[in-house]
Amino acid sequence: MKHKSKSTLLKQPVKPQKIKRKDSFFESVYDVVRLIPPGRITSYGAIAAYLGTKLSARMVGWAMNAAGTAFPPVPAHRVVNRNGMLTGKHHFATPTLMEDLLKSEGIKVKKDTIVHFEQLFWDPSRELETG
DNA sequence: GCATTGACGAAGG
DNA sequence: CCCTTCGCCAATG
Repeated sequence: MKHKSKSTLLKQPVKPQKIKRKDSFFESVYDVVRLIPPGRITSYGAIAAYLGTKLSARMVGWAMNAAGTAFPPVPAHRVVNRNGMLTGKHHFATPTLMEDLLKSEGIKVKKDTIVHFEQLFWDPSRELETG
């Protein structure tokens, strides 16, 4: 049971042929995002900081863009910007999907912004803190 | 190969 | 308090 090829086919973040690199950063981002519990949210910067590259928060956003092709699916709707705003909602299937998903998890959204953002904030550096 | 863009964020004016 | 600039790194033109 060592067919291995299957996972390779499923893990292409962006361009299947172009992605021949380690995809370590992208996979790391996906992994962290998948750890976000329902009803909680985090920010691009927090994920970047947890990965040790807090200055690369934009890359987290770019990784999210590629997350649409990742498997298993990444709950990208639980990632917002530092301001708690749903800046990525336009990248979902519908403009209201992100907000709707959040509301379905009990999160209140007002004017494209997370209500009680800091209260619901899920900091990987804190929640996944070792020791 | 350089310029522009981008689901960010911090700092400066 | 609002707007602009810079830094980061990858993709796209």
